Amino acid sequence: MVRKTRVDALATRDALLAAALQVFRERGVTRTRLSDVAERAGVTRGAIYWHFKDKAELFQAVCERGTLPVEALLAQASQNAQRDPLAMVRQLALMALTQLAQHADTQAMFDVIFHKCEFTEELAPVVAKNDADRTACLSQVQQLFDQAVACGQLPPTTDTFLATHGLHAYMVGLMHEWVLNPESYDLAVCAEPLIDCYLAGLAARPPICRPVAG
Amino acid sequence: MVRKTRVDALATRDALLAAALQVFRERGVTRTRLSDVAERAGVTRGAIYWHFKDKAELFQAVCERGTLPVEALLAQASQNAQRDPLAMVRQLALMALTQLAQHADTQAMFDVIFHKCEFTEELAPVVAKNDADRTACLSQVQQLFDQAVACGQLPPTTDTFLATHGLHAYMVGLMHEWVLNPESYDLAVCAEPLIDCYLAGLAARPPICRPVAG
DNA sequence: AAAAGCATACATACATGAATGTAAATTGCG
DNA sequence: CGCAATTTACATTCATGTATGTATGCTTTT
Repeated sequence: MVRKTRVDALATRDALLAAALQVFRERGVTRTRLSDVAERAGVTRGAIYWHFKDKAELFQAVCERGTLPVEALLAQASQNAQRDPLAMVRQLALMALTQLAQHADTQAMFDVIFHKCEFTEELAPVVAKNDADRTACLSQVQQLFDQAVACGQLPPTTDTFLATHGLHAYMVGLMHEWVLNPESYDLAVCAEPLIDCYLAGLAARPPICRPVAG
Repeated sequence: MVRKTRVDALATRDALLAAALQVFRERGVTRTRLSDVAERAGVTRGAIYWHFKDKAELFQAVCERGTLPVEALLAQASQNAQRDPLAMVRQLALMALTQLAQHADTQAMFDVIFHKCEFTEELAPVVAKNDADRTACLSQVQQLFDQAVACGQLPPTTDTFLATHGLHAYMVGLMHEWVLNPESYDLAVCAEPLIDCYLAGLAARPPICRPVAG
């Protein structure tokens, strides 16, 4: 089958992305042969090289398709957060976990990113983007925590930097481990108590990091 | 250089493990060529094939060398925990983080495991061992939490399963993210407040997972 | 105690297969 | 007709596993 219309070309691209996600998950990114991806998508390797420069670019495209929804959420957060910053943090965390719990593609993507991928030099652009996203996310959340302290929702002694990194680690760990065993517990149900537990810890005994040299 | 004594052979094996850890970290496990590892260790590929069946077995050996100390800690824990189970959990968590904060090799190992490795079929034995270790670890900790509930250290409504998985995720996330940026904060110093924050959350608002269908 | 025999601990050489990137050919749309 | 999209064919590179070589230490024998 050869080319049809411009729309069909986009469909091919999408099929390639979907196929890549699957094969990445099954074989790992590095051991994935582009011929497998092509075959799964019903085309040949040539089609991949037309749409993407190489495997790294394909992988990047796969990742970006998955991170878009989450970034959209974050963008909203920084604006509507005036009233109840802690609730906003809570909602963000819950939405992220819910998204993971409910969407098979999201699960596949995080499975690949967490367990089926090696972040080395050849994926430098992806790593750079990840870093940027993470930094942006962290600073957004820290701002919310700062506001929470200002509102009196958190103790004034709270180290919002640590609180942010702690929450982020918690989220990453929950996703990292849950995708290993989605059967182990119902994430959609447990997300709420899990998040509330951490937030309660923040309120009860916020992290305070004393300067290194006393 | 040819063979010397049995002790020297063990030294070669150790050199190979150390070299492998480095190269795995630099190039990722999959893209690591055994020739690189051999060269770094000052031997040839033949030496590797003598000591290990293939790359997977080499990787497994690298991992096992790193997980031994942690497992030893856990083994102790289940016995001495009668008096103050929560303190035991706290100590375990702190020791794990401290170990990571202070030992370059541990950092390298977790960097490899978290970010430089693809867990696919060819690493099945390693995955199986990881699963077994994690399950054992989780059940140990859950027992401690159960005891903590029995002691009145935690509310009787506490879902110790969720509490355990939450703590585990927290630990994994902290290590996963910190090795990405060891400079971002002093883990040795911050481990205590971070852990205490989560434990406070457990005491203040323990996770309770209601059954799926009311 | 010395020498012979054997297993160990590697090194070297080779054959094989496999994936990649590119270049050329092909086909359908505008 | 010319370009977009995709296929097919090709050359190259590269890591792997294995097979063989070899020298050293270890053991056993006398």
